[in-house]
Amino acid sequence: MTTSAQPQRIVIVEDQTAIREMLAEILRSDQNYRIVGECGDGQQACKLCLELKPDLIVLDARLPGLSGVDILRRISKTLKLTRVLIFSAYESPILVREMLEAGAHGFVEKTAGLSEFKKGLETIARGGTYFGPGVAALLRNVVAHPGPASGIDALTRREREILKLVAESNSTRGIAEKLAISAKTVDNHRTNLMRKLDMHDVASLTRYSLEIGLIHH
Amino acid sequence: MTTSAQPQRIVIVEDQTAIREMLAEILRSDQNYRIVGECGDGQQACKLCLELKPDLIVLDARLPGLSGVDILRRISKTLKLTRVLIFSAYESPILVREMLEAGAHGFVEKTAGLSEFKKGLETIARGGTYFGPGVAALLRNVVAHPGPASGIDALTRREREILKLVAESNSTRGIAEKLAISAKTVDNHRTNLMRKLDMHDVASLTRYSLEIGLIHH
DNA sequence: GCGTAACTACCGATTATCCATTAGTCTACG
DNA sequence: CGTAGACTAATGGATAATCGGTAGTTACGC
Repeated sequence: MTTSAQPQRIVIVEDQTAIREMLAEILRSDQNYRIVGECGDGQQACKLCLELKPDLIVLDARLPGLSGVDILRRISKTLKLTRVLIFSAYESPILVREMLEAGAHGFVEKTAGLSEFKKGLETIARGGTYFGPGVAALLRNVVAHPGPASGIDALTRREREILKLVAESNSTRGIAEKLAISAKTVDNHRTNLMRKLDMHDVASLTRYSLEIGLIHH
Repeated sequence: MTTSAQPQRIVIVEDQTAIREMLAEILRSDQNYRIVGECGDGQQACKLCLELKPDLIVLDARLPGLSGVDILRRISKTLKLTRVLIFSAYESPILVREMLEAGAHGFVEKTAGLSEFKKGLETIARGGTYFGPGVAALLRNVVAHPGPASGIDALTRREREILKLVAESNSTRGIAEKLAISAKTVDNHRTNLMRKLDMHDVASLTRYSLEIGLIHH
C-alpha cells in the first residue's frame, strides 16, 4: 500500500444511512483516508462537495433529490481536482455511460466485494481509473457500440406522443381515433419506437415512461 | 447490553457482496453474535438456513433467484426457533405485510442508521419484534385502515405474484415456465386479477404495481 | 362433514400486439 | 433543387392477450 504524506480528504454520498455508516466505519480504520463529510441527499451533497472540495467522493447513483449523474454534472466543472468513485447497486449501460461522461473516474458495483471497493478507491486516489468486474463487462459492449442517441432522444415527436399514450393504457385503435390517423400508422410508430428503445412489451414502455417522467401515476 | 452465555448463531442473506461483507465485519466485532453463514442468492440461502438452523437470519428483501418473502415462506415452517430480521432498501405496505405474514420478526430499512439495525437485531435476538422508523410509520397506516378488500388486498398470493411478473415484462408463457405451471393457469390468474382490480391492460397493471411498490423500476 | 376459497387446468373465440417491408407526401436544410 | 427525415398508410403473418365458461384438487374453518 502506498503511504501518502497526507490522508485523502473524502466525502461519502449515499442515501442508505446504514450503508453510509458502515462505509465510514471501514474507511475510518484506514490511515490513508479521512472522512470530512457524509450526506444522503442530492441537493445537500452538491453544497457539501463544493464547500469542502474533497480529494475523493464516493457517490451512489440513486439518490433522493438529485441523482448521482446530476450531482456529478454540477460539481465536476468546479472541482477539477476531485476524483469520484461511483458505488452503486445498479449498473446499466446508460448509467455507466452517463456517469463517465459526467466526469466519474471509477465505477464499482455493490454486488462486487468489499475488496473491489477498496481497490477501486485506492486506484482512484492514486489518479487512476477503476471499474468493477460487472461494469468492465458492460463497458466492452458500450465501447463496441457507440450509439449516437440513446433512449428518448432517439424518438421523434410523434413517437414520443405514441409512447406516452401507450403507457397511459390506450390501445392502438384508441390512439388512432384520438389522433385521427390510421391504426396502421400508430402500429408503425409503435414498432419503430420499440425498436429504437430496444423494449418489446408494454410493461417495459410503461416503466420507462414513468421513470423518465413522460407520464405520472 | 445483555451478556448471553452463548453467542447467537447468525446467517446473513444479502446479494450486494460489499454490503454483506460490511455487515459481517460489523457483527464480527460483537461478542454476542457469531456468523455461521453468508449468502447472496435465494436458492442457496434456503439450503444454507435449513442446514445450519441458525438462531438469527438477517434477510434482504430483493435477491436474485428467490425473493426474501419466498425464502421466508420456505423456511419458516421448518425453523420455528429461528428469528428473522428483514434488512431492506425498500419499504412498501405490501412488502412489509407479506414479510410479517411469512414469519419475519422485524424489519429495518437501510435508510435508517446502523444503530437502528443493531437495536433491531438485539431486540429480535431477545425474542422481541422490531420495526425501523419508516416501517413503523407504514404499519400505523396499515393498521389504521383495515380496508375490507380493495385493490391489492382483494388478490390472492398467487395473483399478486402473477401481477408482479406481468408488470416486470414477463409474458404469460414465460410466467408459466418460471412458476412451472400451465400457461392456461397463468392466463386464468391474469383474468381474475384484472377483473378484481378493474384494470384491463398491461400498462395499467404496471403503473399500479409501481405505485404500490410491488415492483421497482 | 360441509362450504368456501385458492390453485390448478382445459376448451374456444375474438381481438390486439409485434414485426418486416414497401411506399407516398410533406417539410426543412444546404 | 435535391436529399433527408418525419409522418402517413398499407400488406401480411406470427404470436400474445383478453374473456367466457367448466372443473378437479387441496386446505381451512365452522
